[in-house]
Amino acid sequence: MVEHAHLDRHFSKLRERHVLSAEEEAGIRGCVQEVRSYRRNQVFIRRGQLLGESTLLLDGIACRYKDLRNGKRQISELHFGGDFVDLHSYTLKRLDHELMTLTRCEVAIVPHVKLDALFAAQPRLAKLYWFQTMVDAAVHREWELSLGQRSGVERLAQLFCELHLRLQVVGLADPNGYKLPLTQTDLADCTGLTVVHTNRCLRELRERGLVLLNSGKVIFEDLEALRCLADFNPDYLYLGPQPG
Amino acid sequence: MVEHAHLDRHFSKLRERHVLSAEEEAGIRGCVQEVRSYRRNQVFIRRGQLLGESTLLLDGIACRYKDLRNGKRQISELHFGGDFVDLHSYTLKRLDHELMTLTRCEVAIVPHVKLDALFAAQPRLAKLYWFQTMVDAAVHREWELSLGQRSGVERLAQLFCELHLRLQVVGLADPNGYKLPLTQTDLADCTGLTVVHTNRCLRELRERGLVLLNSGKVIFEDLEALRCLADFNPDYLYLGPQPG
DNA sequence: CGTCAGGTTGACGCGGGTCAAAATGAGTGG
DNA sequence: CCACTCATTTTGACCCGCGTCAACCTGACG
Repeated sequence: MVEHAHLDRHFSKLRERHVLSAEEEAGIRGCVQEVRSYRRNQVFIRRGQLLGESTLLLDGIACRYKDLRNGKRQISELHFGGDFVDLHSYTLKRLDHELMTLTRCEVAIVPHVKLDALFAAQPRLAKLYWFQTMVDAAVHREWELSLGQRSGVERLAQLFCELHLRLQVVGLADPNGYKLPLTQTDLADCTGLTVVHTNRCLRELRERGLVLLNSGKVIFEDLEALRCLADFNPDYLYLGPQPG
Repeated sequence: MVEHAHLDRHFSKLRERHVLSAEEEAGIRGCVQEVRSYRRNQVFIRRGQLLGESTLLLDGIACRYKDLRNGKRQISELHFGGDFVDLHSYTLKRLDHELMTLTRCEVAIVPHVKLDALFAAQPRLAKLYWFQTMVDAAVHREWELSLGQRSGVERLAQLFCELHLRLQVVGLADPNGYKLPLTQTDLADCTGLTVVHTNRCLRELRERGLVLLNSGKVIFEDLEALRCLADFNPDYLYLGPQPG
């Protein structure tokens, strides 16, 4: 077992939705085999690779992406401290996409065999982690909605609102904003826009007095109006205590 | 227990990827409480509704969709006979989207308490169904790639290729095509295009001699070229026997 | 033979892509 | 502390894929 302060973010995330006993927490802590660091822009899991362990992000920002032969890239989800970024490899064993860091990252490595043992001993945790992977799928669906039906500024607005709530859960955001040290190219790959147009949309959001992205920080100027612009409905994040 | 011939499609889908014993099959059959029919274009699960049962599609076509206040709608996945369309409600309990039929449908109702009992008795099936929900998430990611990075014709090409493989698994497609009784409006809601532009893209696919959609049937004229156009990579469907 | 859902086509405009260049800023070595 | 490099941001000019609007066509069905 490896002790690590940032692991608390993961428990904050779990406890946001479900009750977790001290014994269950200990069981999860016992699954961590080691802690690693990755530099920025490092692909740490490649599509198709056979996996025997999952990666729990402790600190930093990572993403999942897919690309096409012509070089176009789509980020399908962003991940932050506390996220079990490839828990889905526990059942899939091979992934259909790449995992890459967008900043320097610290991660915990969790072998699948330890998860097997954990879930055999405490089946409730299996259902709870299944739930977590279903929230990731819900995020994918919301992004599909954005990519298919929202305009450029609306997509960015929706993204900033989503990250705000997700980061608050793990104590990485306050009511007025949060750190987001991504490049505009990264944001473009999230929203399906070009860098140039992403830049223009950011300017519009700034000029309309809604939100401001500067030196790696998102600062809300009018959160209510931003949510309205994005037609933001946080239901898909499944925040708060859950039934069952 | 309710006997139903079309339930075999579901077992075909499971056996495509995993070994399934006769006992496991019987256990699953035992979870079906009743069979229902829905007419075309019927919303049968609404977002936010508290759910105590899941729906297994036996026959027909259904979809998941989300919409915005301004009326724009995005279909996030299509479902066919054999698909456990809202298995994710087993862990989520409330969905973030609507479920709607696109043709007349027959469905099997599976109470969550029966799934609890099944998974308690045969934990392997829990992991197997978790896997299935992860394939749905992989489909979402591929659609994100389409919506964000592919052009109109490419999105349609990718969609036709995906459905081809998925329908072959349950015996609803042959090498040259398959029945797809959807309107162009439905296809538009899948691809994030307008009906008008969907129509133009279909014409282009037809005129380029790639694929042809006519009277509810998809007929491939040059499948290889179509896959090339879409840059289609079927890995994300996780077809064939899986490790683990 | 009237009605209506759905398919098809044309004219036109806009959101966002493309290309190119300049501005800014963080690091790095002298 | 300056010179230089390289990544990133920003802006302008131009263009195209796709949206919008509107009309017309087709086929199923009563």
